[in-house]
Amino acid sequence: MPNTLTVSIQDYLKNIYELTESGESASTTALAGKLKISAPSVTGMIQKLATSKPPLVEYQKHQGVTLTKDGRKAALEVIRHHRLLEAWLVQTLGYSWDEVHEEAERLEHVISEDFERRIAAAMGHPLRDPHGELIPTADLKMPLEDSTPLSALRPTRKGVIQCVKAADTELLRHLETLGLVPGAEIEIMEYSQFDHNLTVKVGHKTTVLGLNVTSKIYIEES
Amino acid sequence: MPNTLTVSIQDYLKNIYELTESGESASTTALAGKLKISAPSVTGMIQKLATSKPPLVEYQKHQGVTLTKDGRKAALEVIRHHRLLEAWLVQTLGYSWDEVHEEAERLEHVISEDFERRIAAAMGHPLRDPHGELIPTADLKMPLEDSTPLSALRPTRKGVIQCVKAADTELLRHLETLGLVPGAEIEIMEYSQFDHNLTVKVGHKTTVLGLNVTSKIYIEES
DNA sequence: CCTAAAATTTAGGCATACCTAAATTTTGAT
DNA sequence: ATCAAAATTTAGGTATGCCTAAATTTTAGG
Repeated sequence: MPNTLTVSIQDYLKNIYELTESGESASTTALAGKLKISAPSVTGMIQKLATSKPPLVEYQKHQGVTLTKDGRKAALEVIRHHRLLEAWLVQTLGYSWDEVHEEAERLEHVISEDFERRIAAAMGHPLRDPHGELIPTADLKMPLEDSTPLSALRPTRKGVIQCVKAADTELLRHLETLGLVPGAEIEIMEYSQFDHNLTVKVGHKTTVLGLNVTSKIYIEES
Repeated sequence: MPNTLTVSIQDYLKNIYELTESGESASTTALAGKLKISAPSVTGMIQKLATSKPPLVEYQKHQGVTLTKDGRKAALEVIRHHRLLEAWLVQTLGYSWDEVHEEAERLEHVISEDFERRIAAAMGHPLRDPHGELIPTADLKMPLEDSTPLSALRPTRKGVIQCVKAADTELLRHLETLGLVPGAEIEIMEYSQFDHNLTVKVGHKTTVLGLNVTSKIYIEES
């Protein structure tokens, strides 16, 4: 086990985790898309990860990969770094939630465990990052997320936004102007079965949201 | 000009700057020593830096290198990052001055200009890092250092420690216990012409320091 | 001034992590 | 069930940045 994984490997593991977690299969093509590299490059790397000591992924030709226990630990370490950093950048340097992703993306690979501990302690060991996403614990377990995608809710349900799973700056800025941020109370007013649009009320604003948006907003029902 | 220099190149430029600044010549061997890589590797890289567009170093076979204007800018950018980071780690995360170097060494290569601006502003645009070393300005000029190496002073001279040019954890911890930190008032009590030891008084402590130490402590005379 | 030691460069290699083109395997539509 | 399209892998190549061994140049002591 290379005690210190390369930046590339960390990125692969993180992205495999994210794909797997969201229910998709971590296929060569999907990974290539997320990582913005060619499919053959991905094949090469996952072959390497599958045969490393210890193996970080389980891999059978043409069937995508899953993380081994070691691979998952490594992925959660990177994700913990990323989310703690996002929280830290927002809380101490006044970054807004749409600006933090890129910076955290680079820092996550180079901070020490000491740095991780210090920022976690300084923030009082936060459970979620600025987008409401759960932060893996110090012992690298991912807490259970009990919220529901907004897209799964129907009129008259109410709840509180727990989390917005998006990195796109434009979308995040847009959602913020609509008040669609973690902690906001939301009520589903209308549903269109044709385009899956939802009409929702936040504060005294009413907005129509498409599936692309509602599938990224997670609600704790009340 | 690769608008974004690799980590390796940034390290070369920074180390060339430091060697040149301290009066030594940036020879292949000296660089290899500082960077902890082999001499042939250094030769290869400086040839590359000398022929890049624009050239980052000036180089003539067997005669070491000097930085071009572009190379110096790039070096000062890295050094500004490093020193701002050291200050920030100490001020906001409670790092001690002997712990910050390694962390800053990795972070300096990945922070954005936005991050740089934010931490500089958050600290009120500090002039010096925790070791008292001058921080290059935002427009990448190095301020003039007017202090004198302690090793150049003789008995009865007094002054204030401006800066300690050392990265070694052990030494820094030792100096801290002796009160030999930036801002401390110091008086030279005795000089030994045989071993160049200086006996100095800080507070009510009196200490004998060898040339290895006195050459690293810089004093503003009073 | 001459030669041995030190410094430096050249030559040839290796690992990482990407790429494109071509071959192969899988999948899905009819 | 078949076959074309899609997905994936194989083959072969590139750039970076390091290495060791050997050749060359510089330097300093006698």
